[in-house]
Amino acid sequence: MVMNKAEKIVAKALEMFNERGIEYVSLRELATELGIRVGNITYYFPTKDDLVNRLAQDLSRLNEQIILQEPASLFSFLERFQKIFENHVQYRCLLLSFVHLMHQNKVLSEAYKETEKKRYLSIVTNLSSLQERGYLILEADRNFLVSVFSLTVRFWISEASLSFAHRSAAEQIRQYVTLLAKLLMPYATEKGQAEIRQFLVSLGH
Amino acid sequence: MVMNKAEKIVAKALEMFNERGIEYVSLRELATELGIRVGNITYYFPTKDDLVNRLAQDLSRLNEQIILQEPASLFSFLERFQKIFENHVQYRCLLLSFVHLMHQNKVLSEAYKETEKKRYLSIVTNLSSLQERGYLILEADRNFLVSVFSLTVRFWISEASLSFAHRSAAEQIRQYVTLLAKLLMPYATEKGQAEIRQFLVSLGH
DNA sequence: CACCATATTTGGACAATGTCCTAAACTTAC
DNA sequence: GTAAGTTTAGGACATTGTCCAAATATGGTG
Repeated sequence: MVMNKAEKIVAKALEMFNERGIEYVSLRELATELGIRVGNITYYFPTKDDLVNRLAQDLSRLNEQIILQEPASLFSFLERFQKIFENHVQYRCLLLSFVHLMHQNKVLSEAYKETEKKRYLSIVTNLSSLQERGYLILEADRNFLVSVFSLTVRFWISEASLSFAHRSAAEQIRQYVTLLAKLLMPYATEKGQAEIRQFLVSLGH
Repeated sequence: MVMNKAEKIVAKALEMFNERGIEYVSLRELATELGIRVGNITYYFPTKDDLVNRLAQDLSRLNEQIILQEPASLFSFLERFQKIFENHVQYRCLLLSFVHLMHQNKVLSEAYKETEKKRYLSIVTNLSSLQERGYLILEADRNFLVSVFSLTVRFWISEASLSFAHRSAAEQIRQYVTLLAKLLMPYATEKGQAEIRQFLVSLGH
């Protein structure tokens, strides 16, 4: 695989940031690891935030591909979260520093507002459409469920890094996707419950 | 109110950390605000982490008082979370930097493991006892519910700071306590549902 | 009151960090 | 082969948390 300098910097930065946390990897360490000087990094990415923004953009693009598809069933609705969680693991440094980044990095927080709107709308319309197709019965609980889903999707990996760091990434994903599935159970029709059970089985339950 | 120097430092630090974030308030700014020198702060708190640990200890003590009481009913079980959330707001700087602090500050993360165990056990035993007293029917869902509760209690304020910063603290608390209450609804008996409804009414719903 | 031990405060030093800038080296196109 | 643009090197700068030795203040004892 051919990589230009900027791509090499991005790749190594992601690797080191994931390993030790964005705030705890200095540009000088990153430069040393790459065998270049600091000023060389700042040529491609004038500030550290610019480098982080690039990573965020990459993750955003990955997730957008998943969100854009309309889920055909409750099963595929849940499956999508599994894919999103896999992306989250790949860019976990961003999610673990989420709150800080949002409060400090203007560009990122503006960009995320858009992503957030899309995600929120996507969950709302998906839940509605799943109700119309006889998978769910939601009534007044829709907004409540969207809140729980938003919270979980945003912070599952932070929680996992604190409580289940000893487990593999795959097991962590499995745990929190299971959580989302079980969350829907009380609001599912017979047909919906069957799909949730099917999904849980596909996870190895 | 008489405060010695250490208490004055702690009080002003909490104020500034809550306002702008622990990582974005330098000891020099804190010192200037207090009309003293940096070295004077490090006399009482050798490192910034020591200062943060002190705040964490204070919050921990506040919460412990709440957790120790056995809840008499589902209503008082929910009421306790409201009190905990009020403490969280008072010490929000800690919760907003939660992931970082845990990964970087050894003393704090060790101390939190204990707190965490207590909280987990407290939720588990409380849910069991509520089931025995005919408020809930849990079966295999107990662990699942504990996970959702843990995640929500830990990160509600981070989510709120991102999505509902424009609302008052009271409204934010109300929203996420409501969420916890609604979460229990499908697992509540008639008697339990009545108490949840009563609790929601007490919140102004 | 005078003295001394302890507690507190000062002022500055230190290494590390993100950012910035200028000059040198290298590429590319004509 | 030279000129223009791109990339790299090397170092400067202000800021940060931490540390230290000297100066000052405090409080108890003879």
